Amino acid sequence: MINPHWLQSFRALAEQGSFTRAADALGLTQAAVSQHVRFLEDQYGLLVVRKSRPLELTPIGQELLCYALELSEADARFQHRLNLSDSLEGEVSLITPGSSGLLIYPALLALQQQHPGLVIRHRFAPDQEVLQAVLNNQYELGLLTFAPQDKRLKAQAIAEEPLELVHPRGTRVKEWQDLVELGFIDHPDGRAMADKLLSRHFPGQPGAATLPSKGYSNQVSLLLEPVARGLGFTILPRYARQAFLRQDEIAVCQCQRPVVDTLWVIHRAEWPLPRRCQWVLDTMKNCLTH
Amino acid sequence: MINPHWLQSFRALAEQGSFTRAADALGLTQAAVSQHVRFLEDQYGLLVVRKSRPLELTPIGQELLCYALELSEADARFQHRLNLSDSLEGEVSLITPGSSGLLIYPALLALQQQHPGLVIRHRFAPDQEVLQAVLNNQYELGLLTFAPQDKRLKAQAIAEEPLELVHPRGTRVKEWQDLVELGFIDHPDGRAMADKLLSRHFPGQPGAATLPSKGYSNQVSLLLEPVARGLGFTILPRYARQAFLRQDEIAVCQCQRPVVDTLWVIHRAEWPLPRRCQWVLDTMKNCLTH
DNA sequence: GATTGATCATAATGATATATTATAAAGCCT
DNA sequence: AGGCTTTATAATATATCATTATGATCAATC
Repeated sequence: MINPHWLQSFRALAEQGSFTRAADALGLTQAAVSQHVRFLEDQYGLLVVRKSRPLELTPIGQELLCYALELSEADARFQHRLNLSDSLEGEVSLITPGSSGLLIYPALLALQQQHPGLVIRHRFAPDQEVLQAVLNNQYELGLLTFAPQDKRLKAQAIAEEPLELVHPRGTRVKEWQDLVELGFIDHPDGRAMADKLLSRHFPGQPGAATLPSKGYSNQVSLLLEPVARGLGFTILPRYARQAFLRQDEIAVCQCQRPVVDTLWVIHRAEWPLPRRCQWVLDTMKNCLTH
Repeated sequence: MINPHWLQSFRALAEQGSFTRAADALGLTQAAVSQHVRFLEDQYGLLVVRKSRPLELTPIGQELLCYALELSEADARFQHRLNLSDSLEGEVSLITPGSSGLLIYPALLALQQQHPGLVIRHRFAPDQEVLQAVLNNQYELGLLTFAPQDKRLKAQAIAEEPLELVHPRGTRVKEWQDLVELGFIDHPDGRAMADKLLSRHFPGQPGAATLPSKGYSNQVSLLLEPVARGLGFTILPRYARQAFLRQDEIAVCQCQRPVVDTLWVIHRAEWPLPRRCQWVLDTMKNCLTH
């Protein structure tokens, strides 16, 4: 790669049309500019015709100038991207489980409306995928229902989501047998949530894995549809249940001690978050705790 | 602009995934690479996560790598253009008077057919415009009917073109009065050529400026049309006259001593011609002298 | 056609930046 | 914990760069 000092001197020379003025413009001595240009000419051949005034570039000189301009454009682009990463403008990428995702979704939209320069890329995915995506740098922020062990991740609890057993209105879920008869409407994090809640309520019974499956969806918003139609029960966070429209067709099992999942925001620990990410994180925190 | 040594080290680091191997790849010591990356990090913040192996780039590190790649692309383009200017591929620009232009035109086309990579940009224009265009770097090569004075131009004679007085078949041009009655069909270099030839043949008479004009065209190939139709006489190089189809409708005044214009190739003197230009020039020379 | 003023080139020197060696620290594996 | 590999740091030698001083060239002017 060409010595940037020399190139800068050459550019100034081309722009100012004189060694002396180029030197002044750069805060160098004329001798320095003269040397720089000579070094370049040693390598590429004659660049500048000195006889004519204002100075004239040879064809090779023009190519070199063109190259120099390309470089400073690339430079400007880089600088711009740097500034972006330190401003509230630009993209924030976020990956969350469906349930809590639904909860914060309106808040994020409001945020975007307030700051037109801000773009939020939001993907819904089960816990394991959230974990991987953040580790692989595909998403900057992630929401998890458990605290990750990985040292490369920084996690902070930002909310609690009570788990609920939802069954069709009119059915009863007192005994383990009731659940077996109803059947389980599964979702990506379904078995994990079921294990957590059911082990508390039906201590002696086998795990959720033994429950017959009556359906599956990775769209949380669609999950209560089969429940409302009496096809089975499911277990999901309260936030997800509250988002369902026809509350009168479902029922929530009133448990004695609530089972609460903690929600964690995660991001890569090794480098500081871009300012706009930190800001979105803070906003989410506020939104979920109040 | 970013120090290119540091950037190069960073690029090697990103590619090799290790300080030691990056250093080996660059022929430096590991300490040097370590320093370089630290300098960059002093300026831009953390670039590389050292804990994980292979090494991982932070988001800023990725931006920087992207920038580094842009630079080396620009570099490659520049190198390519340099090589082009020293090869037979690429564009040769040529500006010539109409008459001699017609003469060499077929030769140039043949040249292009032989070398598909060669592109010839050829413009027809009167002497003064040729001069200016070459001086302004708009064309690399020019043909002139006189030797230019300008020191910025290098000129070499490559051919002679005899001037001819062409009049309609059946008319006679013995006396000055005959010319006045016929009238002059003018063209961009017409008056200059007329002065040259007529001052030889009609020494006592006033200059060509006093001849009545009967037409004008800057298309040399069209110039003899009005002459053939008896509208007047003209003065042009023999090459141009020979290209006319209906020779039986025109007549050439048989002069005792031929007036010969010398044709000069010109190009900027201050820098060496690109190789392909030199080659086209040599070809033209051959074509015009044989 | 010498003289003056302006511009650019060159050489020598001092200042700055860079690469290397040597060594310490950290991380990883058994 | 000990040995191995990898990275960081400090000190020193080297290379690069900018400056000053001076010489050369060219054009304008008297």
